[in-house]
Amino acid sequence: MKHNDSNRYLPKSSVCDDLPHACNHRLVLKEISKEQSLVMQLRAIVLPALEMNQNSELVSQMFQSILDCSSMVIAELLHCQSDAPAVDMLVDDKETVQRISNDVIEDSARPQHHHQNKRRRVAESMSFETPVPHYDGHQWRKYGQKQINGAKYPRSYYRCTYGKEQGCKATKTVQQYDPVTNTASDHSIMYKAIYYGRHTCNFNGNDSGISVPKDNGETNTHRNHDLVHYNNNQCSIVSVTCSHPDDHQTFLDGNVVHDTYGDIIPRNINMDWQLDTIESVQLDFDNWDWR
DNA sequence: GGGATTTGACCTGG
DNA sequence: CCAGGTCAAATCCC
Repeated sequence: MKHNDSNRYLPKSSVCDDLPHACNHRLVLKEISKEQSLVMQLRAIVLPALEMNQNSELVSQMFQSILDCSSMVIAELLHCQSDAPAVDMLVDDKETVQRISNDVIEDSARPQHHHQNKRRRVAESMSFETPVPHYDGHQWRKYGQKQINGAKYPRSYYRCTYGKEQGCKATKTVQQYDPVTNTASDHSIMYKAIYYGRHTCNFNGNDSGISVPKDNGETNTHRNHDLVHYNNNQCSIVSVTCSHPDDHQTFLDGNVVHDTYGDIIPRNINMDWQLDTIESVQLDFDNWDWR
């Protein structure tokens, strides 16, 4: 577990004890998610500004501690809600959403075929509805895309970027919801992200702790190198992504807002929707009870 | 040139 | 046999 330090921020008793109603859970989740987004925005502005300042490491750690703290609270709330009716953040579908079951067979005990299991066991998966499926604190490499029967949008297949070099077996699939089945109340574009397997990768390859865009960050047009902060074994997103009404995604990169096509969006234009639609992208899977 | 994505082919469980 | 998952060559992009 990588969050020992953050434990000191939380009371020993469950957060749920003081939150008897599901609606309170949702409200708290929403507010904490909002707080997380704001902290991440702030960090995205502050850290690049500090550059190599000697305090940058300390500031980075402080931001990380704050985010760890809220991640712990979110994880705790989600844990509490696993016994409760539908949660907005989790897909309410027993066929696909679930924590890893207790009777999971160890990898080593499984029959080894030339290829990996073609059929995944849904019991080992965990799925989320999210408007920002690509920003969950881990780096993923896409290895396939498939048109699924009856679905309007294709399903994309991702594996951990460090899968090969570190043997991390984590994978995920992302599929955009059909408009007719989209349960989002505001009809924003929603995706279903299903995670398989636990990350065993170790992020230690970055001395500065911050990956620097190849183009020096003026306009972050590279496709896969989102600004990510690595801190020992964990990483979390520094750049902030939010839904855009016309299908674009925008990034708050340093003090520049731009979309996926590299176009810089003037900050005095329509910033309201960007702040309104920002969702939490910090999913702390290390705090899930993977069994 | 290197790394990531795309996409058609292939494999396999149901 | 079909649908879903993966592979790997081709392509793209920095």
